[in-house]
Amino acid sequence: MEYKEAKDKFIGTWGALGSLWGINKAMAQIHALLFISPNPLSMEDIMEELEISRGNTSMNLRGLMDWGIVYKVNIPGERKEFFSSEKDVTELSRQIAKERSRRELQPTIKVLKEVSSIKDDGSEKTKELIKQTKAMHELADTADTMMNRIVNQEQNWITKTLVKFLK
Amino acid sequence: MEYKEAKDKFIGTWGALGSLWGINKAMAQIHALLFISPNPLSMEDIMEELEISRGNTSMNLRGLMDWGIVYKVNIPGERKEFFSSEKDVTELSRQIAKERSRRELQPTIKVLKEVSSIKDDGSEKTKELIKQTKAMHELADTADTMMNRIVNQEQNWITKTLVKFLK
DNA sequence: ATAAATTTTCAATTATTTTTGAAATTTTAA
DNA sequence: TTAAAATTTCAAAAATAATTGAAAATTTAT
Repeated sequence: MEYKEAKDKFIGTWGALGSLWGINKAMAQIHALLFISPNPLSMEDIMEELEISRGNTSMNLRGLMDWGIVYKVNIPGERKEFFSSEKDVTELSRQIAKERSRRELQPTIKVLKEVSSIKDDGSEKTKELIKQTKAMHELADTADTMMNRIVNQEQNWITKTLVKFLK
Repeated sequence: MEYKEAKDKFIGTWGALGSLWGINKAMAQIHALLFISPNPLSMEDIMEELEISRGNTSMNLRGLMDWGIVYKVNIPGERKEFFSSEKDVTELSRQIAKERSRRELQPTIKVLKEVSSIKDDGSEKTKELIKQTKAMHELADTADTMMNRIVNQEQNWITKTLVKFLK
């Protein structure tokens, strides 16, 4: 497999995978392109490489900056803006985990808490609703806490040992 | 908040959240409904409760069975089929994690492996592609391994200690 | 074997999401 | 300040995904 084929394969796979973490194809592809590019790219570069429109490129670059995984880079002597992605995979996953917790997990936890706190009227269906949403709330809460600990680099000896152990 | 409101809120939130783990609204809502229902429901029950068509219900119930989180339940004396969901949140997350690894993570890992194994032609862009996809491959591999260990209940003292510690 | 009940399938429709492209806005250099 | 360059915005168009509903297939009881 040559460079071009490998590059297209990576960008394509990443694009298809985007829906997994809740971003659209163009956004995931722009990220993939920047992730493997040795130097920052301009909007023109991106449009041309991925064959997408200017508007699309502009909007999705902003989206990626909102996720905190793509940055504007100033290139001296250039009038255009250039973009680069977070290159460190550890930092990348930290950033994604943080954002997903904020955008999805936390709002859900809030609803689960509300729903599981309704008054028990004694009926079977109410009992079941409370029981099940309470269990879900506990699970989501634990997951969120664990995620945030990891995300915040609160890695102590035991965590490090575990990670090593599981590899 | 009364039962009806709480139930609708839970089903609605779960439905909206569905896109997060890659299933459509109807599918997520059917799951939510079964999850909080004290007894198994028939297709009629589900159609009526969620106001969706027969075809939609049929297809999405099958989808949920493919995920391994909804089962057919035989009710003696009933001609219709009845459905129930996995009620244990631990088992539910185990099943989801397992399926997501199989459907998404593993195919991606395969591509990352291929792409990161191309011949280094010495150019800067090839070097960067190899370096970045290799890093991504390692990350995905570790994540998948950890997920599967947890999923397969291979919890040993150190994992248990960690979980307790992080709570 | 028959027919009623139930479930599945799938082409057509409807809804949602993404993308475009051109006008409006902003930025930059002189 | 001006005007060219660059970027953003957003209504309209295109693409994609979900849903319907009725016909076909299957299951069940007699």
